[in-house]
Amino acid sequence: MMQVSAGPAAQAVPTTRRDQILAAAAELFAAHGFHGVGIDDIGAAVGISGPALYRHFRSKDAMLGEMLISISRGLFSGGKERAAAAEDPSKALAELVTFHTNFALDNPALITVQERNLGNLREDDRKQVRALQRQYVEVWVGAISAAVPGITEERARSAAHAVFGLLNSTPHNRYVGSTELAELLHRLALGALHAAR
Amino acid sequence: MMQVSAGPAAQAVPTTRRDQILAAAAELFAAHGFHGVGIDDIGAAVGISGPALYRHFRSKDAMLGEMLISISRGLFSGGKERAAAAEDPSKALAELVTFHTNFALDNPALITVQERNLGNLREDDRKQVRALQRQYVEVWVGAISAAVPGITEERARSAAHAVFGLLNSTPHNRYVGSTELAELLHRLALGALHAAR
DNA sequence: CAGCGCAGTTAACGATGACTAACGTAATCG
DNA sequence: CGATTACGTTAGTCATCGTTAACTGCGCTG
Repeated sequence: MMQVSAGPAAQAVPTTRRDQILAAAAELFAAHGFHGVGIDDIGAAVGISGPALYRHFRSKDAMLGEMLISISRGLFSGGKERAAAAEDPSKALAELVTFHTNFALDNPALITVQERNLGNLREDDRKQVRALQRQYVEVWVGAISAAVPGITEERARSAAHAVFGLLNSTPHNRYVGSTELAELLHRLALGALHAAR
Repeated sequence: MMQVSAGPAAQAVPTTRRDQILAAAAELFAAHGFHGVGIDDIGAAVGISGPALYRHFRSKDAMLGEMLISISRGLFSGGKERAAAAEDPSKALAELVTFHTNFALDNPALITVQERNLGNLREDDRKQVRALQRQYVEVWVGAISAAVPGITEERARSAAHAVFGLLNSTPHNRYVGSTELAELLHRLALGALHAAR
């Protein structure tokens, strides 16, 4: 699968070997789950075979760790940045929705892996990822609290998680073209949040 | 262990051994992924150990298969029933939302497994599950098409998937009490669908 | 051009996993 | 009452998996 990334710090088509491996691994993890993929499968996906991966990563766990940490970091920093740059609360929320939607559309495998494989992380990596995710959620909670008047913080947090679920449905949602899908998801997300009270 | 059964027909809290195993397996699969769980783990979770499971299931794959097929069947038949019984389109949609929400709230592990482990199914089981899921989606597509005027069928299908993602976020969404969560999700889902145009 | 290090190879090892075999026991029933 | 059946047990098999070891060639650089 080709990646047509327009994301932050966009790398050209050819990436470093490490990133090439991570991308292939993400695809495989998303399809079969972390334990459903062998080291040889990942190697084969990038044209080298098996143990050669250990020239680039300390272990299979380390691949997943690096993958999830970089996703979480990208989401958090990108989200924070965009929310801060917006001129009013309702625009901040719209920006967040757009940002997250685009990320999910551009990186379906990464989103899938992040959604499903937190539990396969080593303890310390999991802690780090969870911390980043929590910070990202707080960016949303802030934006929601500011944009929809009278909502409690807990409801805002729940609503944020629910909207993540909505937007992360992207990988399994290929019935309309991706620009139309982006527009539809945007509308749905804001409609939902607007209805949160 | 004694069984505190309310009667022969009553499938209340106490279940048959098969179902007990399936419930335990669902919990484990949800937490660690299909391949992350050993046959011994499942056995231990119900107080017997390892190979004894083969008295009840042909294989580990068969457990997952039975699990996913029964979930999909329950969702489809329950959804169809409720949608048909509703007196007008907008009530049908509200019924569907309530039904799905309650299912997700009552069976977080099952929902998680169904969301994540379709790819670990054996080919024939996967076909069956996909067929059931497609039928369930069509129930929603019908309800959405009838309730929100002017929406295309493709958009309705995309919206349905998105709302599933929203409602299925339940397992990771425990910030407010479950009755409040149910109410919030209901509101969010209908708000989203209402905004789908 | 000697030499070093990067990036790859195949072979092996120990652990673990799904599943089978062989066996035991208590209840059911003809 | 004897046999069958249901439901367990432990021990073993065989494949597979993550990882390491030992080795090889290529491209820099001093």
